[in-house]
Amino acid sequence: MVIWNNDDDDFLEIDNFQSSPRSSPIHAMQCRVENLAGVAVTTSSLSSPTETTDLVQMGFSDEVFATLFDMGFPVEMISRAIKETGPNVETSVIIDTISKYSTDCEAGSSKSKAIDHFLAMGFDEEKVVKAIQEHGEDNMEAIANALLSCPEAKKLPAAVEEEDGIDWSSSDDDTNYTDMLNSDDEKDPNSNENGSKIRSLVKMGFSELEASLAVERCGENVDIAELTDFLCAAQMAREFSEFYTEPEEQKPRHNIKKRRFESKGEPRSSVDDEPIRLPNPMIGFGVPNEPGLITHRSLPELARGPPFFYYENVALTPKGVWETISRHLFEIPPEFVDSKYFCVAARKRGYIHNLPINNRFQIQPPPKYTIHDAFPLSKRWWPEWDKRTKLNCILTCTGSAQLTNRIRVALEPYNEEPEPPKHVQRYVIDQCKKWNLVWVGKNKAAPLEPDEMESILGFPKNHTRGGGMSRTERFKSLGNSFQVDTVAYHLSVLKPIFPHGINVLSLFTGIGGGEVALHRLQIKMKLVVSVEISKVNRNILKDFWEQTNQTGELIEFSDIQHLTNDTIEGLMEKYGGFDLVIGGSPCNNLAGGNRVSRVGLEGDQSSLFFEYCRILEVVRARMRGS
DNA sequence: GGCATAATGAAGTCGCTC
DNA sequence: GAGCGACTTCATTATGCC
Repeated sequence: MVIWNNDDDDFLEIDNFQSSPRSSPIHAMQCRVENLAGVAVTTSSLSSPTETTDLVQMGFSDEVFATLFDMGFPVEMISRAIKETGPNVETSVIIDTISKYSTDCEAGSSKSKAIDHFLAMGFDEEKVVKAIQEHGEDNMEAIANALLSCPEAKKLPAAVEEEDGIDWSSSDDDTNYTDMLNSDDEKDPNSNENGSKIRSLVKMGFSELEASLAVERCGENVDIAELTDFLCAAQMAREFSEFYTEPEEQKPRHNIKKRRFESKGEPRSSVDDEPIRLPNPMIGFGVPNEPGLITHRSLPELARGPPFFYYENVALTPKGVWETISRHLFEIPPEFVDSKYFCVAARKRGYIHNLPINNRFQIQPPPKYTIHDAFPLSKRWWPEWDKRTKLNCILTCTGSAQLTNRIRVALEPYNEEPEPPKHVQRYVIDQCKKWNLVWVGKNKAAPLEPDEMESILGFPKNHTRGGGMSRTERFKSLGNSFQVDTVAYHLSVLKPIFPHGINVLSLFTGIGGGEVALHRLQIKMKLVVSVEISKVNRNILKDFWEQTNQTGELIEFSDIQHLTNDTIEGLMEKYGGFDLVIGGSPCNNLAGGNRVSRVGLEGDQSSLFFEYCRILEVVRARMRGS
């Protein structure tokens, strides 16, 4: 079997890896926990290897175990919950049980959740407490920024090697793992010797053969973290292979039915009878903190990489659009996901990709899920009769200051009464939902500010500020962008597959949602070829690239139609191909808000989807050597 | 000219009732 | 399953102000 490795001209063979219990996800988790011990976990008594082995013998799925671990639950709690619930229950039942433990622990612990969180990341307790006192326990992002800006923070391996001056936190569980791995042998000046690295890896639970091969493959100058990444990639690649070659009976939870297509000159689907329907709930193959996770699917033979590709567009299109998109993307059913499961605002989108779907993880810290958590200052002014806990989709237009005033005028006559009459409530609520207003004062419902939208969508603060962008343009660009946490969740599977970084072809880049997602995942971007028509958007990506001290190369094109097949081949010749082709083509002619030209994929802007297909096909052909 | 604001519905989904 | 109403939606364009 092979794993795609862009640092080599050829695929990297890893057939020699032994398939042993050591390579199971449970074992991998054991290794991770064992290496975290003493650094990340100071008070817990960790489960022993015997304990987890017992779980396997009980018949418990190691995938579920890995999933729970990746959700951030300690091994000790997972083991305890499994033993209590038994191995044959829904994952959600186990999560509920663990949640009870968490609640108990919180009640009895002198330390706050925030303190534990940042201590686990390896920060000094004194600094953590000070940062929490300064910024408040709820403001995790500000705390993370403060800690990362401390001179002491630079002593942290991740702060030196991974973090690059960005003014917002991009830590995650995996990062913690890397941090901790860097804490022992690799700090020893003598640790660059192969024997020492191999011993360390063996100590972590890998076989000597695996460790030797990893050192041999990765070279002598790589550190222990990269070697571990390599080994994890090998494990993942094995699962990846299974995912491709052993179709499971499990199907995506969305109710995918095929329909008959009548367009001339388009590839005809084999069993098209019914339209693609949107799933309810819209969680695709699963989202964090929700039951119903699916970790395997079967991809059509033609869809298998390289390269990986990731296509996005609005879920709510005119009828037949997603059938056409799917048909042009190798008959892969769309994964429909509403970003309300990742942040406070809805964002219903369809994603077609050929990525693995197991071992996804969420970037940390996760965004706030409810209005009150995301806008704590609004709680004081929020009327009881406004029952919203989530915001609607962030669009390209926003409400005006005059609208806020009209709402104030409508409410003021009823200041002395418990609440306004129902018809006034109805008017205000309708406007609030329509324009995504939040309460910022008495009788004062205002639209979101651009920086609030940036936060909700997972971008760094002030990402779209400056660069010659007006306020109106910021709204438009943000309304057209990815929700970073959602996309990062899907792309997270690439982290262990490409430990040395990836080459990215980014089409319809916009303000760089894909790039920000990869950066927050700490996946090195060796090369990004970006295509974006808007000059101000290109400037934003360029600024992001510079401000985050990216060491890779950024090449920007303005018009996708100028990216000819010869140009693509030339770039691939020079840089060795693309590992990921990512993009969401224009939705103007698909989006529900368009009252003028919602004409489907044949519209002036949305027809550029076919350019995505053209370019993807050129890359695929080249990567396959045909 | 640049920018903010307001006016412009329909398509599709979902939940409920019968 | 049909019918109905409620609800949501990566938007476009004209207008007025500075």
